[in-house]
Amino acid sequence: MSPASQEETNLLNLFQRVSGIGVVAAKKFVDKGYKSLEDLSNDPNLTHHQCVGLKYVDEFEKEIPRDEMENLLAIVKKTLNEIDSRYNMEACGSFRRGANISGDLDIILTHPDFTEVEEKVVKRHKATTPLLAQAVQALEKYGFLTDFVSTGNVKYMGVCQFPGTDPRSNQPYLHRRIDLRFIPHENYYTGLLAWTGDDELNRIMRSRAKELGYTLNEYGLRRRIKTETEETPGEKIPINSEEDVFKKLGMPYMEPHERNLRGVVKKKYLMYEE
DNA sequence: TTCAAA
DNA sequence: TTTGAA
Ligand SMILES: Nc1nc2c(ncn2[C@@H]2O[C@H](COP(=O)(O)OP(=O)(O)OP(=O)(O)O)[C@@H](O)[C@H]2O)c(=O)[nH]1
Ligand SMILES: [Mn+2]
Ligand SMILES: [Mn+2]
Repeated sequence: MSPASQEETNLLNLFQRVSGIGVVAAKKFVDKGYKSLEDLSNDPNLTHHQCVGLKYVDEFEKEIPRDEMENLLAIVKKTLNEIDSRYNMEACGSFRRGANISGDLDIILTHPDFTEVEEKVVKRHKATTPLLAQAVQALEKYGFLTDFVSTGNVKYMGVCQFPGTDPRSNQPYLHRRIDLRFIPHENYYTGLLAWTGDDELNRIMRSRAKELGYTLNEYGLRRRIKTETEETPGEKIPINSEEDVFKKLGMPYMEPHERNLRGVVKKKYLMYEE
């Protein structure tokens, strides 16, 4: 590879470390002649997401120890319970799969007043669910949420920080990425499954569902009606636990900590693939 | 519409 | 594949 293009790919990689900068933006910045993150910081046209990403590039690359994840989660639970005890929340992602370290904190939120029809209404009106807005507001007031990346009807992406000094470093706790996802309570278990992952298991379960004439996603498991010409989503299969989904797919239940399939040789699960 | 993230 | 910013 020529020295010039080597330098270029180095810069591309450097810029893409910033959350909010993907392949297209990175190229654009290289074309502008930027050579460093400092050049980047002087660009007046960065998006808000990119500004936040740049501000915390180093911190976001650090893994979050499990005990800190637990501390962060406890704050969210306590804060939301104080404003409305009917909020239910569960940390998903790698944390729920038992990881000792995580890249970010993924939380799914439900509330008895937030139903499937609610979600549709909210999307139609392009309004933010008051229930999500309220939750975010409470967390911001507390000072727990320090920056936002995006906030919408049902999804919030932002930055949080545990208060006080981290005994590990004798420094303030680092800023951490946090995702809040509001899902209709009818879809709680399929949502939980989808957001716990891992990606590999999701793929396996979805293709398995397909074979069996179902369609599986975060919104539920449904029968698919197959006419000669087209396939349309049919009735929803009642799901009252994660086990139910495995059962319907004829798979043995897997505890969250057993769902780390990414990169694993899947001898054990091979029979359920293909 | 395009881009980025998950 | 879906959500949100711009
Ligand atoms: N539908 C869909 N869901 C995704 C996709 N990528 C990630 N997710 C979901 O988001 C969940 C959390 O994603 P991440 O936070 O990126 O990954 P993680 O497994 O928690 O790992 P770390 O956060 O890096 O520790 C995953 O379990 C997925 O179910 C995608 O491309 N499509
Ligand atoms: Mn995660
Ligand atoms: Mn995440």
